[in-house]
Amino acid sequence: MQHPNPERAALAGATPARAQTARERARDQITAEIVAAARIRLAESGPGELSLRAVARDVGMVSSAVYRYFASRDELLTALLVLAYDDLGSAAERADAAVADRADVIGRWLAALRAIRGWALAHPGDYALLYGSPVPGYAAPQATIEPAVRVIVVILSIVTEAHALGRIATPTAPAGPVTAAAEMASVAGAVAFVRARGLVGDEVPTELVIRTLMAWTTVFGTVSFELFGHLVGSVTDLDVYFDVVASRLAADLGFSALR
Amino acid sequence: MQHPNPERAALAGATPARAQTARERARDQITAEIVAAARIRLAESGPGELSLRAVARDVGMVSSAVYRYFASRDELLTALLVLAYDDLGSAAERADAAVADRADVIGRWLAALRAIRGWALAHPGDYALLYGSPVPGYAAPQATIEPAVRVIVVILSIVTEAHALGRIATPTAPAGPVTAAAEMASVAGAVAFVRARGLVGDEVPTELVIRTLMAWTTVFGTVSFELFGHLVGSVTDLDVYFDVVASRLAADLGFSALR
DNA sequence: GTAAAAGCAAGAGCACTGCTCTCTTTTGTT
DNA sequence: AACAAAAGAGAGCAGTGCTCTTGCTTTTAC
Repeated sequence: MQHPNPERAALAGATPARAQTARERARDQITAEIVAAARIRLAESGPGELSLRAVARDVGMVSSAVYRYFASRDELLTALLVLAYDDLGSAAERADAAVADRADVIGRWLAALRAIRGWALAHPGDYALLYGSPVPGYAAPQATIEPAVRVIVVILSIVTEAHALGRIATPTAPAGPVTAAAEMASVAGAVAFVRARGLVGDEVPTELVIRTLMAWTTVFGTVSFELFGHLVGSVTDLDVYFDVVASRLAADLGFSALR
Repeated sequence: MQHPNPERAALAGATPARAQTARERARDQITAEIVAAARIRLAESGPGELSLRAVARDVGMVSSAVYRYFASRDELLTALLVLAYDDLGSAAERADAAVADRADVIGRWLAALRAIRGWALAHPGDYALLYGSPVPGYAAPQATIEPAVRVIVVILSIVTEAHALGRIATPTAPAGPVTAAAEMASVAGAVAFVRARGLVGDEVPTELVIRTLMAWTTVFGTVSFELFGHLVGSVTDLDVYFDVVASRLAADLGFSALR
């Protein structure tokens, strides 16, 4: 007999058209319990160390019972992945939204980036799950890409809004080994993404998209280096260093200072 | 009984003063065999999946025998770590050295960065071991930091030599949320490293060190994003995109074009 | 030259893992 | 109340890292 595929409803919160039966409610509740227990365990160890049996013990089940809810350990990890992406995304969104002066794009930029780092430091296990080396055989399911995109949308929104507000001096592309046409083609996907999202500033230049993608990459790299211990000898004050990086990134994007 | 700590000699190549006995030679050879087998297994799966028992089977031993050579799985991984760091470092060094015109700093920059990415694509398992999420309990031993530094030294050398040659227009620090003094203090370790290494250009400005550190972070982030599949939707031509990133980084560092 | 010491390989075994079965119990629905 | 579907429990398989004991060989010491 095939195992059902139940965690969809519980995770996406997509209530089916029909009213839930009592059994469905119980199922969702236990599913949530399992995920919550897994999350706690993940907080204090990496994704590779997450033991399905240990999670089962935490919720007072035998390991085989968990397989009624998740067909495999990878499926449990996928559920945690979605949750973590959403958590990170909403943290960034909240930080951006908390800046009262919407025209203070540098302030919003700094707030969003600090929120990302703060979340990563507070949830290192989740961060490793999201951005650490993936399990070789593991391919992220379609359901994960939508929540994964939230944090990037926050960053992109700030940049595109700054552009629409005229608060960005779009940097020009430097002379390089690649033709301009090839450069544009290489990031066509990202540009199409911006357009499809209907973000403010439909005419956002390709160079700005490239710069934003690079900035996001640098943020990820900086946080990863800090979390994975690659900065121990070089950087003494990690808090300050992150702000330093964030301000350089803003400058490279062409943000014009407000004050 | 305590296990001896044998792999030191075999890995560091530090031949003791006394001539090697037959047993010592055999030990070094078998140690090398184990490492080689582990390396092959690592190439086609992540570090977390590397099974000590499997490599034992590969070399025709029983698993307990391997523990004569490596006290734990982590120690085996450390040996692989040192090897991989050295491999990556020498790849970058060779790429830099292969540029005939030593004053063509942009060409050297591009060559070194391309070599780093090329090595990562050719050895994804090793790359994940070096720069992927570490095992939570694992702290890198002292012996690993020297080889880890090689690839960074290549990058730093190009930048400092370019500075000494006057081929870099040091960018000025943008106004930011941090005082200049705090900025300098935060990267004091990295600056001290440059001075201690006796790299060309002892008076290399702090801002340049920050920029180089950031550039290295971006390179790492770009390669990681590519390898871990975080660019699938956004970037269509990864080869071109990497060159785009590399040229932007060179521009941000203030490299003045040669031609 | 022989005896003691140290090093090496093998095997059994422990506690753990992911996962698959079968069997029994619970539980919501009709 | 009766029934079927779902859920839980348990045993079991193949694998893991690691330890300990048992023989055997090589090196060292007397």
